[in-house]
Amino acid sequence: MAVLPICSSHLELTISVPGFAASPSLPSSGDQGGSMVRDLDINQVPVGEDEWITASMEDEEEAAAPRRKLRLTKEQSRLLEESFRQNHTLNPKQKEALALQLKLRPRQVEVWFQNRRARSKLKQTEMECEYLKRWFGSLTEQNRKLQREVEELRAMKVAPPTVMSPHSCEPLLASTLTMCPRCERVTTTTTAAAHDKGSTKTTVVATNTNTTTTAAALSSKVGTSALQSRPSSAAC
DNA sequence: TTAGTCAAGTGGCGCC
DNA sequence: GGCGCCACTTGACTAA
Repeated sequence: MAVLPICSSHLELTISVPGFAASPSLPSSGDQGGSMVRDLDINQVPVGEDEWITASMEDEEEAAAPRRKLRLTKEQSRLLEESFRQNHTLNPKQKEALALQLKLRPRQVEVWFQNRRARSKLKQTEMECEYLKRWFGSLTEQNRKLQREVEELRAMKVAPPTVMSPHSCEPLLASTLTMCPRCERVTTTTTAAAHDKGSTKTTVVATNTNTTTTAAALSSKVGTSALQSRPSSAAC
């Protein structure tokens, strides 16, 4: 088999040989004694310890040979990861240098970086998905709470509670529960007894089902509550 | 046997 | 038009 210069168009094949131990001698010596597995590129010819020259195959071999998978060594992976941490992309010079250092072809380094970027992106997407799931859960819970509150307020309309005036300690008039037709907010208005001169007016505003999610989402973002007391004079 | 991993192939797209 | 990148796919390999 002729030893040719590195060529990107040659067929790339590797063989994992169980029991093959790295040695300065030819790997095809077939050391079956140990349990070591070393990845061999059948296009590469060893010329010394950890020195491999890429070679081309005969045409008929190329056509018939099955595709073999290259397994990067731990050291190669470590160096590639280290390089990736520094920079997620490589310029041609960096690629060439790294390939030389790792005794790989530039194309293999390039492919590794492409796949590594894809893995990073996938991981990021998975994390974002998890975050959104949790957020959805929290919003659902807030929605449930607010709906309960709306139900309670509706119930108050049916059976108005007795509210004591903070001024006179006497019972106040019945509360009224109204729904604003424009913004569909439920409004409870408690009007003080006529004799209670400093008439107290309390308004509780709750959003309806449709707007709760958005309001809760926004409020959780900005750290405020969707359920708030506002002066009765504040129109919707 | 099967699901998961990963190097490598392929085609499309944008940039210069 | 060549190049680099990306999304998608393929196929070898491994571990459960």
